[in-house]
Amino acid sequence: MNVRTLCLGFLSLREATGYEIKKDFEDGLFCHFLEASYGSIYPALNQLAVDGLVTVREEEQSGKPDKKVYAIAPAGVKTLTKELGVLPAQDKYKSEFLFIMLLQHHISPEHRIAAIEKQLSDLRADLGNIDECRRESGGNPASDFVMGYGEAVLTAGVTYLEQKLAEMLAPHAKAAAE
Amino acid sequence: MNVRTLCLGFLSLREATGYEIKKDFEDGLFCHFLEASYGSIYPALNQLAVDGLVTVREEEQSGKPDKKVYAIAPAGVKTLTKELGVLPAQDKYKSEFLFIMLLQHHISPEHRIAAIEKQLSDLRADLGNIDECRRESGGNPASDFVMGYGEAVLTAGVTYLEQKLAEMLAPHAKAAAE
DNA sequence: ACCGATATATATCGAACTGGAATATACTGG
DNA sequence: CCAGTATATTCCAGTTCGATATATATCGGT
Repeated sequence: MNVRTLCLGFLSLREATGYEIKKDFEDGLFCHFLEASYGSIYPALNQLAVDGLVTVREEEQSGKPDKKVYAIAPAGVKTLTKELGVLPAQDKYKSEFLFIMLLQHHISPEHRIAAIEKQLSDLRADLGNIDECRRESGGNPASDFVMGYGEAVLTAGVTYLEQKLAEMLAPHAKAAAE
Repeated sequence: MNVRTLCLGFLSLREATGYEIKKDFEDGLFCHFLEASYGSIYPALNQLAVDGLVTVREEEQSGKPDKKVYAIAPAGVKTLTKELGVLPAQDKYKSEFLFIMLLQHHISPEHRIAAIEKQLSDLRADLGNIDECRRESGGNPASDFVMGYGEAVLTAGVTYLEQKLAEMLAPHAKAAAE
């Protein structure tokens, strides 16, 4: 699934500029499971417009640069429906954190702790984003499902790391607690 | 972090061919958090050899093609240690499954169920791989940590989906169970 | 016995994507 | 008043993906 389809899917929820799509991939509903750079989003939107799958409306703004608002066209809905009709490819997950932790004998104990704390703060930031989305948007079943999945998975990561961190910081307390 | 560093990290655990590295990224300890294609692994190994960070040993094999066994060199350990010394970048997670589920009004209920079942089987396959790794390799703290993290996160996904699937297949039982 | 599929092993290449720099303007906080 | 952040788009070099090509052995099915 390429960036063109991702943009088309986004635009099926609401019209937006390339900038807004990118922002939502970082902060919004999509933040925990999608990523795309400006370098792929803008060319994708151009192509979609050329192919007639989206419409463009240029808006002048006083102060800010002009913006191009993209909206999905009927042909775009048809194409999107077809592309959603296949089974999803397997999730792709890349974690430098786990790579570093697997090779932890190369680094100092302090760096290990720092890496875990960074990972925890990243996970909590994503959870915070989901929380905010939940408060802002009145829940529909689809976004509830996706946010619920994100919360379940991210919370599991946080819980695991908090426990491991506690063990590392107070190793002697471990036996006593059991 | 690029594929060159990933290969270097892998080779710091044991010597291997490009083919074996790729396989381990699919089946082994790395399966749930790393990915790289042949098209990036082989050029990366060549470059590492040119730079003197790994050594190559060509082995003739009767029947099978010759293979090039790569092993990390002292300069490679030094480079790797330096590259592991920075805080890890944020995890990257891309999920077509969640994308489809967010746009589920475009697809049929049957397809929704099929997508969830595929996701479940993918998650279970990864859990199975971790399980196998655990049985094969005598646990050291680093790989235990990484496998434990994977299990925690993947299991959370499975549990969530199993519950949602049960609700979808027997919606009337939901109220009764509460 | 034979055929197709799978496994071992590497190389190559176009297409896609990333990540950062460049450009321009306005607002906000210290 | 200045640095930083936010809005908004474009471009490009470098990296990576995904598919194809090549070669051979083995294993299961018919």
